Amino acid sequence: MAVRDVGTEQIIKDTARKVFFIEGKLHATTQDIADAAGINRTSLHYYFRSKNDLVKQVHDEAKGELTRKIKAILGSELPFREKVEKFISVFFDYVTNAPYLQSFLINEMNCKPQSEPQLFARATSTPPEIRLFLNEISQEMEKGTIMKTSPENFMINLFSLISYPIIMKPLYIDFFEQSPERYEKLMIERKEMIVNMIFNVNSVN
Amino acid sequence: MAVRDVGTEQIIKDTARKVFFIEGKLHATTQDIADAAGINRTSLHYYFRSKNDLVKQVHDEAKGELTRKIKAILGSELPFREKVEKFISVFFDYVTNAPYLQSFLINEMNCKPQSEPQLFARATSTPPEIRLFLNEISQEMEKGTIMKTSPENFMINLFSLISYPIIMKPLYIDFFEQSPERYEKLMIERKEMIVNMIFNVNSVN
DNA sequence: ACCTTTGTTGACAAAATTGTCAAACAGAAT
DNA sequence: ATTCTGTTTGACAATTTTGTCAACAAAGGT
Repeated sequence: MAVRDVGTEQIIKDTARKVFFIEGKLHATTQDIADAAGINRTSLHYYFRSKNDLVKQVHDEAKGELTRKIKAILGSELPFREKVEKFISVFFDYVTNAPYLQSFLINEMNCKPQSEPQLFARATSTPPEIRLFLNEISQEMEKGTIMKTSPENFMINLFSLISYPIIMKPLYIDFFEQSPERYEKLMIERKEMIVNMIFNVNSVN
Repeated sequence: MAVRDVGTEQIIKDTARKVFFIEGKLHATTQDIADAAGINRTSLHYYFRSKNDLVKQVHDEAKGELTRKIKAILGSELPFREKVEKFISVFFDYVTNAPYLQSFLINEMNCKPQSEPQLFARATSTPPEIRLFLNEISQEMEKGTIMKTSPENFMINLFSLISYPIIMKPLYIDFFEQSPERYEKLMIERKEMIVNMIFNVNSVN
């Protein structure tokens, strides 16, 4: 047995997540992961029959965790504005710590030929927490607190403004020809800026 | 020679772009590309010594094209608001037609160990068209036409609001449990919505 | 008609990646 | 100490992906 059995299985999963979601190495090989985890590649097969199994598990868990996280905040009892602020703050940090999670999920979805043609998957509909939040959004739009659009688009804006700049960091550092430090500064500015933008604070000085 | 020589080399590149940027198959093999192009895989090696060569070319050309496109609009002589509107419209269409281009670029940048440690690459700085546009943004912020932030963050917002929802389409269709058709509708709404949002139109009915 | 050039192809070789197996190992229980 | 169990490992096999080569085909010039 290992000197200190923290659970090799868990180490492998954690490492895989790190490699995929943090380092963004979507093509990582089993050897890459084994090396990064400091274990023998065969061990990886001992715990996960195949690479696919590992990827699938990591994928599913991450996706579940992500949606749970979102639902938890958006389904909470906080007043609207606080809720949005909290969401921005928490989700911003989450994405910062796993910038490539979303890219990974997208990529997975495109490679697999769509497990089921979702014959009756269409039966399920928008989860309750989200439906609730969408309603809140509508109400706030009526009140004039926020700009009018589809509630879904309000949410999509939120996600976009938070995630995209983090995901595309390398591209924009390159494009703007800026130092990573400067970009960091810009990112820090964002949390507050997004709130202002969303709540339509007029720039009348 | 081929019956009708439209340039096999070009066909291969076009197909590779299609597979990578449109279908989002970032792991596509040379065989996949050859099949999609309707050519023998060996031909691919005839025109591009290796897979890496092909990928590199496609990558570089796409990246160049993308930045040229952006610079062309943002560096044009249009008045600010029109310029922004045009940018939204054109860039939106561009991203729609090649949703995975940006993911692809990001992925490439992460796999390669950063060609040069850019010892004196730091010498170059923000391209002139962009610098110009950033100035315009500052001026508009002074005027109060748009919200105050770092000009860079204004640009990043623009990119985010346009690109992200298109890139993440499969994920959000899944998350919202919505039909692709409905999502399409949401996307169409966006062009105008983004303009409103950017120019801070108050939602006072 | 013949040669040359360019492009295409199938067969093969090489490399990379994944998967398997049986031997070795370490601690726990007997 | 010995056996037992779950784990680790190196060696090997299978598969997948990439790269090469030499034969073949199709045009164009001579």
